[in-house]
Amino acid sequence: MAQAGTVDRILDTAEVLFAQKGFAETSLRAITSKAGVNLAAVNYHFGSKEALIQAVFERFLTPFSLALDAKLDEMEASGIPDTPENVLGIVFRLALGTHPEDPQRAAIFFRLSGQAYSQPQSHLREYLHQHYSAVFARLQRHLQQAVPDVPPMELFWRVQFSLGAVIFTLSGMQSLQSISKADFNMDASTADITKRLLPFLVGGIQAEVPDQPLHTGK
Amino acid sequence: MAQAGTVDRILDTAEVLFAQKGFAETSLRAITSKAGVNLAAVNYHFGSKEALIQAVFERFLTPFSLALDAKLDEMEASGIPDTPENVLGIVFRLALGTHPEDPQRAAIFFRLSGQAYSQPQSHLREYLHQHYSAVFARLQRHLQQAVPDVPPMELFWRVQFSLGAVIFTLSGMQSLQSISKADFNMDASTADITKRLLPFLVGGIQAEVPDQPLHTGK
DNA sequence: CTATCAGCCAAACGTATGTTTGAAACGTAT
DNA sequence: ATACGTTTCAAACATACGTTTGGCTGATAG
Repeated sequence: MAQAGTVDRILDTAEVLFAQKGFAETSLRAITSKAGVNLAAVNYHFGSKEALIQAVFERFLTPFSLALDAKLDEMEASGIPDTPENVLGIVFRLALGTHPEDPQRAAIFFRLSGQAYSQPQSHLREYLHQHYSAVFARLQRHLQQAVPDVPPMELFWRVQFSLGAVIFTLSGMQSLQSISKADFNMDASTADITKRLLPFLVGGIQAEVPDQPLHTGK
Repeated sequence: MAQAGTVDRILDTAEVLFAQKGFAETSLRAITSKAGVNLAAVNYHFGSKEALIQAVFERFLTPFSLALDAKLDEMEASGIPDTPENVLGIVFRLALGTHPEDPQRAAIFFRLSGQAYSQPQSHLREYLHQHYSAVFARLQRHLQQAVPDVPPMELFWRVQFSLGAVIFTLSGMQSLQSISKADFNMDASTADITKRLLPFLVGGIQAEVPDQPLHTGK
Protein backbone atom coordinates (compact mmCIF):
# COMPACT_ATOMS: atom_id res chain seq x y z
CA MET A 1 0.00 0.00 0.00
CA ALA A 2 1.19 3.45 -0.82
CA GLN A 3 2.63 5.43 2.01
CA ALA A 4 -0.10 7.79 3.08
CA GLY A 5 2.03 10.91 2.99
CA THR A 6 2.96 11.14 -0.65
CA VAL A 7 -0.34 10.21 -2.26
CA ASP A 8 -2.35 12.52 -0.05
CA ARG A 9 0.08 15.39 -0.38
CA ILE A 10 -0.25 15.09 -4.15
CA LEU A 11 -4.03 15.00 -4.00
CA ASP A 12 -4.20 17.91 -1.56
CA THR A 13 -1.95 20.09 -3.66
CA ALA A 14 -3.45 19.04 -6.97
CA GLU A 15 -7.01 19.85 -5.99
CA VAL A 16 -6.03 23.34 -4.90
CA LEU A 17 -3.99 24.07 -8.01
CA PHE A 18 -6.53 22.55 -10.37
CA ALA A 19 -9.23 24.68 -8.79
CA GLN A 20 -7.05 27.79 -8.96
CA LYS A 21 -5.65 27.49 -12.46
CA GLY A 22 -7.40 24.72 -14.35
CA PHE A 23 -6.20 21.31 -15.47
CA ALA A 24 -4.23 22.14 -18.57
CA GLU A 25 -2.61 25.15 -16.94
CA THR A 26 -1.41 23.16 -13.93
CA SER A 27 1.75 21.18 -14.64
CA LEU A 28 2.79 18.09 -12.79
CA ARG A 29 5.97 19.92 -11.91
CA ALA A 30 3.98 22.66 -10.23
CA ILE A 31 2.04 20.10 -8.24
CA THR A 32 4.96 17.98 -7.19
CA SER A 33 7.26 20.82 -6.31
CA LYS A 34 4.61 22.55 -4.20
CA ALA A 35 3.71 19.25 -2.60
CA GLY A 36 7.36 18.55 -1.82
CA VAL A 37 7.43 15.23 -3.64
CA ASN A 38 9.36 13.96 -6.60
CA LEU A 39 8.08 14.62 -10.09
CA ALA A 40 7.88 10.94 -10.91
CA ALA A 41 5.63 10.27 -7.94
CA VAL A 42 2.49 11.22 -9.84
CA ASN A 43 3.05 8.72 -12.60
CA TYR A 44 4.20 6.14 -10.10
CA HIS A 45 1.14 6.38 -7.87
CA PHE A 46 -1.57 7.39 -10.32
CA GLY A 47 -0.28 6.35 -13.72
CA SER A 48 -0.90 9.57 -15.59
CA LYS A 49 -2.04 13.12 -15.21
CA GLU A 50 -5.53 12.29 -16.39
CA ALA A 51 -5.78 9.57 -13.77
CA LEU A 52 -4.69 12.10 -11.17
CA ILE A 53 -7.52 14.39 -12.17
CA GLN A 54 -10.02 11.58 -11.86
CA ALA A 55 -8.62 10.64 -8.48
CA VAL A 56 -9.05 14.19 -7.25
CA PHE A 57 -12.69 14.13 -8.29
CA GLU A 58 -13.30 10.72 -6.86
CA ARG A 59 -12.01 11.81 -3.46
CA PHE A 60 -14.45 14.72 -3.62
CA LEU A 61 -17.53 13.22 -5.12
CA THR A 62 -17.70 9.76 -3.65
CA PRO A 63 -18.25 10.90 -0.06
CA PHE A 64 -20.59 13.61 -1.31
CA SER A 65 -22.79 11.31 -3.33
CA LEU A 66 -22.87 8.71 -0.55
CA ALA A 67 -23.91 11.34 1.96
CA LEU A 68 -26.53 12.68 -0.42
CA ASP A 69 -27.94 9.20 -0.90
CA ALA A 70 -28.12 8.74 2.85
CA LYS A 71 -29.83 12.08 3.35
CA LEU A 72 -32.42 11.22 0.71
CA ASP A 73 -33.03 7.87 2.43
CA GLU A 74 -33.50 9.73 5.67
CA MET A 75 -35.87 12.17 4.05
CA GLU A 76 -37.98 9.42 2.53
CA ALA A 77 -38.12 7.50 5.79
CA SER A 78 -39.12 10.42 7.97
CA GLY A 79 -41.83 11.59 5.61
CA ILE A 80 -40.44 15.06 5.09
CA PRO A 81 -42.38 16.44 2.12
CA ASP A 82 -40.75 16.93 -1.27
CA THR A 83 -40.60 20.67 -1.63
CA PRO A 84 -38.02 22.50 -3.73
CA GLU A 85 -36.73 24.15 -0.58
CA ASN A 86 -36.22 20.85 1.19
CA VAL A 87 -34.57 19.04 -1.69
CA LEU A 88 -32.24 21.87 -2.63
CA GLY A 89 -31.57 22.60 1.02
CA ILE A 90 -30.26 19.10 1.52
CA VAL A 91 -27.88 19.43 -1.40
CA PHE A 92 -26.57 22.79 -0.29
CA ARG A 93 -26.10 21.89 3.34
CA LEU A 94 -24.22 18.81 2.21
CA ALA A 95 -22.01 20.64 -0.24
CA LEU A 96 -21.14 23.17 2.41
CA GLY A 97 -20.82 20.74 5.29
CA THR A 98 -19.08 17.68 3.89
CA HIS A 99 -15.73 19.00 5.03
CA PRO A 100 -16.49 21.03 8.15
CA GLU A 101 -12.83 21.11 9.13
CA ASP A 102 -12.02 23.34 6.18
CA PRO A 103 -14.62 25.87 5.08
CA GLN A 104 -12.57 26.79 2.02
CA ARG A 105 -12.92 23.23 0.84
CA ALA A 106 -16.48 23.90 -0.29
CA ALA A 107 -15.26 26.68 -2.56
CA ILE A 108 -12.66 24.33 -4.05
CA PHE A 109 -15.39 21.76 -4.57
CA PHE A 110 -17.44 24.20 -6.63
CA ARG A 111 -14.51 25.55 -8.57
CA LEU A 112 -13.46 22.03 -9.50
CA SER A 113 -16.97 21.22 -10.62
CA GLY A 114 -16.96 24.31 -12.78
CA GLN A 115 -13.65 23.30 -14.31
CA ALA A 116 -14.96 19.83 -15.00
CA TYR A 117 -18.09 21.06 -16.71
CA SER A 118 -16.45 23.68 -18.84
CA GLN A 119 -13.83 21.17 -19.93
CA PRO A 120 -14.80 20.67 -23.57
CA GLN A 121 -13.05 17.36 -24.03
CA SER A 122 -15.53 15.00 -22.58
CA HIS A 123 -13.39 12.34 -20.90
CA LEU A 124 -13.91 13.75 -17.47
CA ARG A 125 -17.53 14.58 -18.13
CA GLU A 126 -18.31 11.03 -19.18
CA TYR A 127 -16.55 9.72 -16.13
CA LEU A 128 -18.60 11.94 -13.88
CA HIS A 129 -21.82 11.07 -15.63
CA GLN A 130 -21.13 7.36 -15.38
CA HIS A 131 -20.31 7.42 -11.71
CA TYR A 132 -22.79 9.91 -10.40
CA SER A 133 -25.79 9.98 -12.71
CA ALA A 134 -27.75 7.66 -10.42
CA VAL A 135 -27.80 10.05 -7.46
CA PHE A 136 -28.47 12.86 -9.85
CA ALA A 137 -31.52 11.13 -11.31
CA ARG A 138 -32.79 10.38 -7.83
CA LEU A 139 -32.52 14.05 -6.95
CA GLN A 140 -34.45 14.99 -10.02
CA ARG A 141 -37.20 12.49 -9.18
CA HIS A 142 -37.67 14.14 -5.80
CA LEU A 143 -37.84 17.54 -7.42
CA GLN A 144 -40.44 16.25 -9.82
CA GLN A 145 -42.58 15.27 -6.85
CA ALA A 146 -42.12 18.77 -5.51
CA VAL A 147 -43.36 20.50 -8.68
CA PRO A 148 -45.71 18.06 -10.37
CA ASP A 149 -47.09 20.76 -12.62
CA VAL A 150 -43.77 21.27 -14.37
CA PRO A 151 -43.36 18.79 -17.23
CA PRO A 152 -40.37 16.45 -16.78
CA MET A 153 -38.57 17.81 -19.81
CA GLU A 154 -39.02 21.32 -18.56
CA LEU A 155 -37.79 20.31 -15.13
CA PHE A 156 -34.75 18.64 -16.63
CA TRP A 157 -33.68 21.91 -18.14
CA ARG A 158 -34.50 23.88 -15.02
CA VAL A 159 -32.23 21.59 -13.05
CA GLN A 160 -29.51 22.28 -15.59
CA PHE A 161 -30.12 25.99 -15.24
CA SER A 162 -29.86 25.66 -11.48
CA LEU A 163 -26.66 23.69 -11.75
CA GLY A 164 -25.28 26.42 -13.94
CA ALA A 165 -26.22 29.17 -11.54
CA VAL A 166 -24.65 27.32 -8.63
CA ILE A 167 -21.44 26.16 -10.22
CA PHE A 168 -20.81 29.25 -12.28
CA THR A 169 -21.35 31.64 -9.41
CA LEU A 170 -19.53 29.75 -6.74
CA SER A 171 -16.68 28.76 -9.00
CA GLY A 172 -16.18 32.33 -10.09
CA MET A 173 -16.75 33.74 -6.62
CA GLN A 174 -13.23 34.94 -6.13
CA SER A 175 -13.41 37.40 -8.97
CA LEU A 176 -17.05 38.24 -8.45
CA GLN A 177 -16.32 39.11 -4.87
CA SER A 178 -13.88 41.77 -5.89
CA ILE A 179 -16.54 43.27 -8.14
CA SER A 180 -19.22 43.14 -5.50
CA LYS A 181 -16.81 44.54 -2.96
CA ALA A 182 -16.07 47.46 -5.23
CA ASP A 183 -19.72 48.17 -6.02
CA PHE A 184 -21.28 47.38 -2.67
CA ASN A 185 -18.40 47.34 -0.24
CA MET A 186 -19.37 44.02 1.21
CA ASP A 187 -17.97 40.53 1.51
CA ALA A 188 -19.70 37.37 0.59
CA SER A 189 -18.87 33.88 1.74
CA THR A 190 -19.85 30.68 0.06
CA ALA A 191 -22.51 30.17 2.72
CA ASP A 192 -23.91 33.65 2.14
CA ILE A 193 -24.24 33.15 -1.56
CA THR A 194 -25.82 29.79 -1.01
CA LYS A 195 -28.49 31.44 1.13
CA ARG A 196 -29.15 33.89 -1.66
CA LEU A 197 -29.19 31.12 -4.23
CA LEU A 198 -31.95 29.11 -2.61
CA PRO A 199 -34.88 31.50 -3.13
CA PHE A 200 -33.64 32.29 -6.62
CA LEU A 201 -33.57 28.65 -7.65
CA VAL A 202 -36.85 27.84 -5.98
CA GLY A 203 -38.46 30.76 -7.76
CA GLY A 204 -37.09 29.58 -11.06
CA ILE A 205 -37.93 25.91 -10.66
CA GLN A 206 -41.53 26.45 -9.71
CA ALA A 207 -42.15 29.25 -12.17
CA GLU A 208 -45.23 28.81 -14.27
CA VAL A 209 -44.69 27.09 -17.58
CA PRO A 210 -45.94 29.25 -20.43
CA ASP A 211 -48.77 27.41 -22.09
CA GLN A 212 -48.00 28.59 -25.58
CA PRO A 213 -46.37 25.55 -27.13
CA LEU A 214 -42.63 25.76 -27.41
CA HIS A 215 -41.27 25.48 -30.89
CA THR A 216 -39.77 22.01 -30.47
CA GLY A 217 -38.78 21.27 -34.00
CA LYS A 218 -41.87 20.28 -36.03
CA MET B 1 -3.62 47.36 -43.58
CA ALA B 2 -3.63 43.64 -43.16
CA GLN B 3 -4.95 41.64 -46.06
CA ALA B 4 -8.51 40.78 -45.17
CA GLY B 5 -8.28 37.13 -46.05
CA THR B 6 -5.64 35.97 -43.64
CA VAL B 7 -6.73 37.86 -40.54
CA ASP B 8 -10.35 36.85 -40.91
CA ARG B 9 -9.57 33.27 -41.74
CA ILE B 10 -7.55 33.09 -38.56
CA LEU B 11 -10.32 34.66 -36.48
CA ASP B 12 -13.00 32.45 -38.03
CA THR B 13 -11.06 29.29 -37.39
CA ALA B 14 -9.83 30.31 -33.96
CA GLU B 15 -13.26 31.13 -32.59
CA VAL B 16 -14.60 27.74 -33.62
CA LEU B 17 -11.65 25.82 -32.22
CA PHE B 18 -11.52 27.85 -29.00
CA ALA B 19 -15.21 27.20 -28.47
CA GLN B 20 -14.78 23.51 -29.19
CA LYS B 21 -11.65 22.71 -27.24
CA GLY B 22 -10.72 25.62 -25.02
CA PHE B 23 -7.87 28.10 -25.25
CA ALA B 24 -5.00 26.12 -23.80
CA GLU B 25 -5.99 22.99 -25.69
CA THR B 26 -6.02 24.77 -29.03
CA SER B 27 -2.57 25.22 -30.52
CA LEU B 28 -1.64 27.89 -32.99
CA ARG B 29 -0.60 25.12 -35.33
CA ALA B 30 -4.08 23.65 -35.20
CA ILE B 31 -5.58 27.03 -35.99
CA THR B 32 -3.23 28.00 -38.77
CA SER B 33 -3.23 24.64 -40.49
CA LYS B 34 -7.03 24.44 -40.46
CA ALA B 35 -7.25 28.03 -41.60
CA GLY B 36 -4.82 27.38 -44.40
CA VAL B 37 -2.40 30.09 -43.38
CA ASN B 38 1.19 30.06 -42.26
CA LEU B 39 1.99 29.41 -38.63
CA ALA B 40 3.81 32.72 -38.26
CA ALA B 41 0.77 34.66 -39.43
CA VAL B 42 -0.78 34.71 -35.98
CA ASN B 43 2.21 36.35 -34.37
CA TYR B 44 2.63 38.65 -37.31
CA HIS B 45 -0.93 39.94 -37.33
CA PHE B 46 -1.88 39.69 -33.67
CA GLY B 47 1.41 39.62 -31.78
CA SER B 48 0.73 36.66 -29.55
CA LYS B 49 -1.74 33.92 -28.81
CA GLU B 50 -3.25 35.87 -25.95
CA ALA B 51 -3.83 38.84 -28.23
CA LEU B 52 -5.53 36.50 -30.68
CA ILE B 53 -7.91 35.37 -27.95
CA GLN B 54 -8.75 38.96 -27.09
CA ALA B 55 -9.28 39.77 -30.75
CA VAL B 56 -11.71 36.88 -31.06
CA PHE B 57 -13.71 38.23 -28.13
CA GLU B 58 -13.62 41.76 -29.36
CA ARG B 59 -15.07 40.76 -32.68
CA PHE B 60 -17.87 39.05 -30.82
CA LEU B 61 -18.62 41.42 -28.03
CA THR B 62 -18.19 44.83 -29.55
CA PRO B 63 -21.10 44.51 -31.99
CA PHE B 64 -23.15 42.82 -29.31
CA SER B 65 -22.63 45.48 -26.70
CA LEU B 66 -23.21 48.26 -29.23
CA ALA B 67 -26.46 46.64 -30.33
CA LEU B 68 -27.51 46.16 -26.73
CA ASP B 69 -26.84 49.79 -25.99
CA ALA B 70 -28.92 50.80 -28.98
CA LYS B 71 -31.79 48.55 -27.96
CA LEU B 72 -31.78 50.00 -24.47
CA ASP B 73 -31.84 53.50 -25.94
CA GLU B 74 -34.78 52.46 -28.04
CA MET B 75 -36.55 50.98 -25.05
CA GLU B 76 -36.05 54.09 -22.97
CA ALA B 77 -37.24 56.34 -25.78
CA SER B 78 -40.38 54.40 -26.59
CA GLY B 79 -41.43 54.11 -22.96
CA ILE B 80 -41.55 50.30 -22.89
CA PRO B 81 -41.80 49.42 -19.20
CA ASP B 82 -38.89 47.86 -17.32
CA THR B 83 -40.08 44.37 -16.62
CA PRO B 84 -37.75 41.39 -16.19
CA GLU B 85 -39.32 39.81 -19.27
CA ASN B 86 -38.64 42.84 -21.41
CA VAL B 87 -35.09 43.42 -20.27
CA LEU B 88 -34.03 39.78 -20.49
CA GLY B 89 -35.95 39.38 -23.72
CA ILE B 90 -33.88 42.08 -25.34
CA VAL B 91 -30.65 40.41 -24.31
CA PHE B 92 -31.70 37.02 -25.52
CA ARG B 93 -33.08 38.16 -28.83
CA LEU B 94 -29.86 40.03 -29.38
CA ALA B 95 -27.60 37.14 -28.46
CA LEU B 96 -29.53 34.88 -30.79
CA GLY B 97 -29.96 37.37 -33.57
CA THR B 98 -26.70 39.28 -33.83
CA HIS B 99 -25.47 36.96 -36.56
CA PRO B 100 -28.59 35.87 -38.39
CA GLU B 101 -26.57 34.52 -41.29
CA ASP B 102 -25.20 31.72 -39.12
CA PRO B 103 -27.48 30.31 -36.41
CA GLN B 104 -24.65 28.22 -35.01
CA ARG B 105 -22.78 31.39 -34.27
CA ALA B 106 -24.93 32.01 -31.20
CA ALA B 107 -23.88 28.67 -29.76
CA ILE B 108 -20.24 29.56 -30.35
CA PHE B 109 -20.86 32.88 -28.65
CA PHE B 110 -22.12 31.18 -25.52
CA ARG B 111 -19.45 28.52 -25.49
CA LEU B 112 -16.76 31.17 -25.77
CA SER B 113 -18.29 33.13 -22.94
CA GLY B 114 -18.30 30.01 -20.83
CA GLN B 115 -14.65 29.41 -21.63
CA ALA B 116 -13.80 32.98 -20.75
CA TYR B 117 -15.54 32.86 -17.41
CA SER B 118 -14.21 29.52 -16.32
CA GLN B 119 -10.71 30.66 -17.23
CA PRO B 120 -9.15 31.05 -13.81
CA GLN B 121 -6.28 33.25 -14.87
CA SER B 122 -7.91 36.59 -14.87
CA HIS B 123 -6.28 38.38 -17.80
CA LEU B 124 -9.20 37.76 -20.10
CA ARG B 125 -11.73 38.37 -17.37
CA GLU B 126 -10.24 41.73 -16.51
CA TYR B 127 -10.18 42.65 -20.16
CA LEU B 128 -13.84 41.77 -20.53
CA HIS B 129 -14.78 43.60 -17.37
CA GLN B 130 -12.93 46.72 -18.43
CA HIS B 131 -14.48 46.87 -21.87
CA TYR B 132 -18.00 45.77 -21.18
CA SER B 133 -18.85 46.60 -17.59
CA ALA B 134 -20.62 49.80 -18.63
CA VAL B 135 -23.31 48.06 -20.67
CA PHE B 136 -23.57 45.46 -18.00
CA ALA B 137 -24.20 48.06 -15.31
CA ARG B 138 -26.80 49.70 -17.48
CA LEU B 139 -28.59 46.40 -17.88
CA GLN B 140 -28.58 45.91 -14.16
CA ARG B 141 -30.02 49.39 -13.59
CA HIS B 142 -32.96 48.54 -15.82
CA LEU B 143 -33.53 45.31 -14.00
CA GLN B 144 -33.48 47.20 -10.72
CA GLN B 145 -36.33 49.34 -12.03
CA ALA B 146 -38.17 46.16 -12.89
CA VAL B 147 -37.92 44.66 -9.41
CA PRO B 148 -37.64 47.59 -6.99
CA ASP B 149 -38.42 45.36 -4.02
CA VAL B 150 -35.23 43.34 -4.46
CA PRO B 151 -32.30 45.05 -2.74
CA PRO B 152 -29.49 46.04 -5.13
CA MET B 153 -27.01 43.66 -3.54
CA GLU B 154 -29.47 40.82 -3.84
CA LEU B 155 -30.15 41.72 -7.44
CA PHE B 156 -26.46 41.81 -8.21
CA TRP B 157 -26.14 38.20 -7.16
CA ARG B 158 -29.32 37.19 -8.94
CA VAL B 159 -27.93 38.61 -12.16
CA GLN B 160 -24.81 36.55 -11.58
CA PHE B 161 -26.94 33.48 -11.00
CA SER B 162 -28.79 34.19 -14.23
CA LEU B 163 -25.58 34.65 -16.14
CA GLY B 164 -24.43 31.33 -14.78
CA ALA B 165 -27.59 29.55 -15.81
CA VAL B 166 -27.39 30.97 -19.30
CA ILE B 167 -23.73 30.52 -20.02
CA PHE B 168 -23.34 27.18 -18.31
CA THR B 169 -26.35 25.64 -20.00
CA LEU B 170 -25.80 26.99 -23.46
CA SER B 171 -22.08 26.44 -23.42
CA GLY B 172 -22.52 22.84 -22.35
CA MET B 173 -25.49 22.29 -24.61
CA GLN B 174 -23.75 19.86 -26.88
CA SER B 175 -23.21 17.30 -24.15
CA LEU B 176 -26.44 18.09 -22.32
CA GLN B 177 -28.33 17.47 -25.50
CA SER B 178 -27.07 13.92 -25.73
CA ILE B 179 -28.29 13.36 -22.17
CA SER B 180 -31.66 14.92 -22.77
CA LYS B 181 -32.00 13.02 -26.02
CA ALA B 182 -31.30 9.77 -24.23
CA ASP B 183 -33.71 10.48 -21.39
CA PHE B 184 -36.44 12.27 -23.30
CA ASN B 185 -35.78 11.45 -26.95
CA MET B 186 -35.96 15.04 -28.01
CA ASP B 187 -33.79 17.72 -29.54
CA ALA B 188 -33.22 21.16 -28.23
CA SER B 189 -31.91 24.13 -30.10
CA THR B 190 -30.34 27.20 -28.63
CA ALA B 191 -33.55 29.08 -29.33
CA ASP B 192 -35.62 26.42 -27.56
CA ILE B 193 -33.50 26.49 -24.47
CA THR B 194 -33.61 30.25 -24.46
CA LYS B 195 -37.40 30.08 -24.42
CA ARG B 196 -37.24 27.78 -21.44
CA LEU B 197 -34.68 29.96 -19.74
CA LEU B 198 -36.76 33.11 -19.74
CA PRO B 199 -39.52 32.05 -17.28
CA PHE B 200 -36.94 30.36 -15.09
CA LEU B 201 -34.82 33.49 -14.80
CA VAL B 202 -37.80 35.77 -14.35
CA GLY B 203 -39.11 33.53 -11.59
CA GLY B 204 -35.73 33.59 -9.89
CA ILE B 205 -35.09 37.29 -10.23
CA GLN B 206 -38.42 38.38 -8.85
CA ALA B 207 -38.57 35.76 -6.12
CA GLU B 208 -39.38 37.12 -2.70
CA VAL B 209 -36.38 38.00 -0.58
CA PRO B 210 -36.49 36.17 2.74
CA ASP B 211 -36.79 38.78 5.48
CA GLN B 212 -34.73 36.86 7.98
CA PRO B 213 -31.40 38.65 8.00
CA LEU B 214 -28.67 36.88 6.09
CA HIS B 215 -25.76 35.72 8.13
CA THR B 216 -23.21 38.16 6.76
CA GLY B 217 -20.08 37.55 8.70
CA LYS B 218 -19.68 37.98 12.47
C1' DC C 1 22.89 -10.84 8.02
C1' DT C 2 20.90 -10.84 3.73
C1' DA C 3 17.27 -10.88 0.14
C1' DT C 4 13.34 -8.54 -1.27
C1' DC C 5 10.38 -5.17 -2.72
C1' DA C 6 7.66 -1.02 -2.61
C1' DG C 7 8.72 3.67 -2.56
C1' DC C 8 11.68 7.44 -3.87
C1' DC C 9 14.84 10.16 -6.55
C1' DA C 10 17.72 12.72 -10.20
C1' DA C 11 18.17 12.62 -14.78
C1' DA C 12 16.96 12.09 -19.27
C1' DC C 13 13.66 11.33 -23.32
C1' DG C 14 10.59 12.58 -26.86
C1' DT C 15 7.30 15.69 -28.14
C1' DA C 16 4.56 19.81 -28.61
C1' DT C 17 4.20 24.42 -27.82
C1' DG C 18 4.63 29.79 -28.69
C1' DT C 19 7.71 32.64 -30.79
C1' DT C 20 11.44 34.45 -33.82
C1' DT C 21 14.14 34.73 -37.95
C1' DG C 22 15.56 35.92 -42.61
C1' DA C 23 14.53 35.45 -47.04
C1' DA C 24 11.08 35.10 -50.76
C1' DA C 25 6.80 36.83 -52.95
C1' DC C 26 3.60 40.27 -53.63
C1' DG C 27 1.34 44.59 -54.68
C1' DT C 28 1.75 49.43 -55.40
C1' DA C 29 3.35 53.96 -56.25
C1' DT C 30 6.96 56.29 -58.40
C1' DA D 1 10.72 49.00 -64.83
C1' DT D 2 12.31 49.83 -60.31
C1' DA D 3 12.15 50.52 -55.56
C1' DC D 4 9.68 49.99 -51.27
C1' DG D 5 6.75 48.49 -47.64
C1' DT D 6 3.82 44.72 -46.52
C1' DT D 7 2.69 40.04 -46.23
C1' DT D 8 3.85 35.16 -46.53
C1' DC D 9 6.71 31.29 -45.88
C1' DA D 10 9.84 27.33 -44.34
C1' DA D 11 12.79 26.64 -40.88
C1' DA D 12 14.73 26.94 -36.60
C1' DC D 13 14.70 28.28 -31.54
C1' DA D 14 14.03 27.94 -26.81
C1' DT D 15 11.21 26.19 -23.50
C1' DA D 16 7.87 23.47 -21.07
C1' DC D 17 5.46 19.50 -20.76
C1' DG D 18 4.14 14.35 -19.47
C1' DT D 19 6.40 10.28 -19.14
C1' DT D 20 10.14 6.79 -18.57
C1' DT D 21 14.30 5.03 -16.88
C1' DG D 22 17.65 2.89 -13.75
C1' DG D 23 19.62 3.09 -9.65
C1' DC D 24 19.18 4.21 -4.57
C1' DT D 25 16.88 3.83 0.09
C1' DG D 26 14.94 1.70 3.92
C1' DA D 27 11.94 -1.25 6.11
C1' DT D 28 10.53 -6.11 6.46
C1' DA D 29 10.77 -11.16 6.26
C1' DG D 30 13.50 -15.43 6.05
